Amino acid sequence: MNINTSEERLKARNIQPTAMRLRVLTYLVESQAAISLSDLEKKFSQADRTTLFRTLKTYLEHGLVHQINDASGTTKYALCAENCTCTYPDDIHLHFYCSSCEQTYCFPHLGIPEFDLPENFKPARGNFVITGQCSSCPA
Amino acid sequence: MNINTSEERLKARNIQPTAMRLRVLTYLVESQAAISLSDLEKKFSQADRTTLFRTLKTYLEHGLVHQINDASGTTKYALCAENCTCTYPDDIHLHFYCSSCEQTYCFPHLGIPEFDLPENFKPARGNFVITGQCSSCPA
DNA sequence: TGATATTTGCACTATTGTTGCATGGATCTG
DNA sequence: CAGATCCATGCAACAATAGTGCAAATATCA
Repeated sequence: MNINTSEERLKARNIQPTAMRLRVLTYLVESQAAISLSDLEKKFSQADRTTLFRTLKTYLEHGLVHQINDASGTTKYALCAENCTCTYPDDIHLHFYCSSCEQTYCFPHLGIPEFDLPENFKPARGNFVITGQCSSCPA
Repeated sequence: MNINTSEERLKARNIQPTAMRLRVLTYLVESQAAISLSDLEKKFSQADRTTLFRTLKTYLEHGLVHQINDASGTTKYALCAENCTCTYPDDIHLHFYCSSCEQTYCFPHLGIPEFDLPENFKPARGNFVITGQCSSCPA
């Protein structure tokens, strides 16, 4: 199955495709970087903050996006791959946070190795971010 | 050189060892887990929030502690090793955030591999956290 | 169509992170 | 030791982020 439209993409995750949700999803698709709630607020200034907040929460709960906690301190969100379950180690990848332009990139091709955790530590999810300077920012 | 007392530990990082800073450092040494600003507030309720905030900031700037952004969303801090410079990849290690008890553990023995970043992405620091359930929390 | 469930918007509240300024104590210099 | 200077602390704000309760609007279902 190949998901072409945003509407199908939401339905596949059991999320009702409302107008607002479709627009937020389109924005996520278009964005190269992970976005924060305040990014959404700026983009959709006509919409209510709460709606955007809950849209992201819904996406998160249904596994449409994953959450990234970078050095900026504010939570960011990025689209998951089609069949992603956001579980460590298989579905987790590396992120890069540029401290100059404050963009957060997804590197889906850079997976995470399996760490040898101490006994009885049960992993479920992962948050892996390298901070530095991205290729668009001058040294 | 072996740093025995908290006072020597602060001086080695060029931090004036005031009474408050010594007490915060002692608390950090005693804590097994990484702590947040609000943890400090609870522990030192007589002190001003700002002082505690700036104490952590000073520690961070002088490389005495490193910053961890886990899935809790709030920034946490943990003591660095003696000669740590907090730079990726050498001085970065894995952390574990327990979503049940909300404790954040340092695993200094679990280092971070060097990732093959895209061209002109210059790494400086790293934030690596696995979320799950710790050995103290029942399944 | 009417009943029901879900989504959205508004009004708050809480928490975290942060700054400016005044005070007080430590340190330095003559 | 006196005076000047520097730094740490405390107080009072403020800003941004995160989250909740409720009522109105909208969609869905029988």
